Amino acid sequence: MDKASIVSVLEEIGVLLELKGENPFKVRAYQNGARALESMDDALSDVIEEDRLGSVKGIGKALVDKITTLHQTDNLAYYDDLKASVAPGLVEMLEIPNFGPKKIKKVHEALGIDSVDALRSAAEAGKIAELAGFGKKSEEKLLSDIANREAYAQRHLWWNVRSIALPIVDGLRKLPDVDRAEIAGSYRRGKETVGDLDFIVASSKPGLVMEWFTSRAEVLEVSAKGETKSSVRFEGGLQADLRVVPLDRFPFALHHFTGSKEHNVMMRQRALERGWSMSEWGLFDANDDAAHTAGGEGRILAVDTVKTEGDLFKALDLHVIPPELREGRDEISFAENAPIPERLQVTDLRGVFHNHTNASDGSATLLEMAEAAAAKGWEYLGIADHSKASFQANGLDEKRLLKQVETIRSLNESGTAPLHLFAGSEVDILRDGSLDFSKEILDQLDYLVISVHASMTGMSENEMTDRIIRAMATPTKTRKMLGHLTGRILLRREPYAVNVSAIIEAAVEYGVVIEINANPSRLDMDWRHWKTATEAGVLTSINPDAHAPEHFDFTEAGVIIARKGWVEAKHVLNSRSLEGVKSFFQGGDS
DNA sequence: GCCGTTTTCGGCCCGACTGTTTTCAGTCG
Repeated sequence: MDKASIVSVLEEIGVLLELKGENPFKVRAYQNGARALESMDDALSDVIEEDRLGSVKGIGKALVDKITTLHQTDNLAYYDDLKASVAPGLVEMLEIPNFGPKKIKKVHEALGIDSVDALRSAAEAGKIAELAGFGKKSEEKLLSDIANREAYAQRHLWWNVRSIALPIVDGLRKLPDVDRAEIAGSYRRGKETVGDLDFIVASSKPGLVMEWFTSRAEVLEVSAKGETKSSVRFEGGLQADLRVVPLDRFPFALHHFTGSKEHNVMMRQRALERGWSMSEWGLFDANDDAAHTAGGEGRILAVDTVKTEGDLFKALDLHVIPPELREGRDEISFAENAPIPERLQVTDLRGVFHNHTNASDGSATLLEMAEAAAAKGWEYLGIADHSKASFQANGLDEKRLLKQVETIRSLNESGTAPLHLFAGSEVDILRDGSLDFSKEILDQLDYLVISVHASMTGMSENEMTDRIIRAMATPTKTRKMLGHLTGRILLRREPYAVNVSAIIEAAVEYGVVIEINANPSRLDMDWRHWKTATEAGVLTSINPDAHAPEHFDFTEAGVIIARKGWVEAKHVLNSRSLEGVKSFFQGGDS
């Protein structure tokens, strides 16, 4: 069984144990184990063979056995037995918001309910309200939560959430008595998809802020409204939480609600090692266990030097960790020893390479694209229209491609182009790993984006990996960039399986750039692999895959994803000057 | 189930809000 499947088995075991009412720490051990396995870059078979699995933090003896068994035999008796002991409908019920394992257990035991349908019928018949601990109100809420569960469970593209979030945070900042307002949560961490939105506000008049927030026109439902927190739902099911805190608690709250949960757990453990208890309200004496009122009122801060989020890291003897890196991976052990490398900025980019015109499936002409790129202050623009095999995208054949190359050359020479143009092509990687044009044609271009567009299904991981590496290894004078490595379309199409470690190795061997496709639906290669890749010496290019001038803005999403992968400006080809890029394309230093 | 220069056993992050309760359990993040 491959790594991804084993990760889902471990996650499912966690869910099943939860439904059985097992020790919550045991449940978490499986969740942690799944995450530890998932973020392991090395090939699982190597790690098992070399007996290194047990040294991965979060994977102990029991998990080593289970993972090894799953990997080698595709089966695990423990898992099969567990699955057989829990009605499948109970797992489905977990999708209902505000309906967790305890309540599921209760309705299952009291009324024999074992599916969402049965639960709905029971609620409609008023049977749920009769159970101890439930009432009329919770029964009504349950029915509406069942009806909306699909929309509520949906994640949302970071890019789409951005257009909802920015006007709200702007509005919050303009309110009287609001000192600070920020978007926190996975949005701030730049996760490719976002489950819900978190706003953190510093104000001495929380009531007024809550009122403004919950009464906005786009709010469909107010699901909670308390003294310091309220929750609303927007159309499409997106939930947004607002927290209002006093100004002096703002850095703690901002850090806390930026997460990730895993990062916070590590930070709190670190605080405890120093004798402090850490929460969204501050750093307190861990031994002060007197009862306290909501909002941490009455507690004395053990550390009162924290005025900014950065101070919080300093208090815990850490270098400042930017939000994008707070995923609970290795950022804390890194920040313990050394400053975090300087963050990549959108303004570091001096041009982009993977772009389409209306010669293939873009919507704008070459010159319109060039003008839009120049307006962004860029020094160069690469044109990479589709190749002929991408018939559905009106791919260019040899004749049309060479004509486009000629046009680009003459625009550059005559000085009529608003910035330097590079002539490229997004060349299809065919099923057998060959490229869609002959070497003779390819050698006339400045660079290539090589991508898989067809025959994505029905290939094993090994076959797909071989196919892509063959393409990377194809001898050309022209430099190659590997386009959207896994073909994923976020929330719509799963990535095809490919051995990322092998691709990274090949990229180093053949001097191939791996792109960060900055289209908000792709963000491919995934940020989780970039630290390993750059450490191995891979160079990237942040490529908007623009099909229209406004798509150049996708570079903003690409830069944030790059930051999540610890990518620095020195790893990014399109942060180089025009001369630097020219020399790279001519085979200069990579 | 994991983990360990105070520990190989006994911990395991912390708090808000809701609904059902007269003091709390469940869920969520």
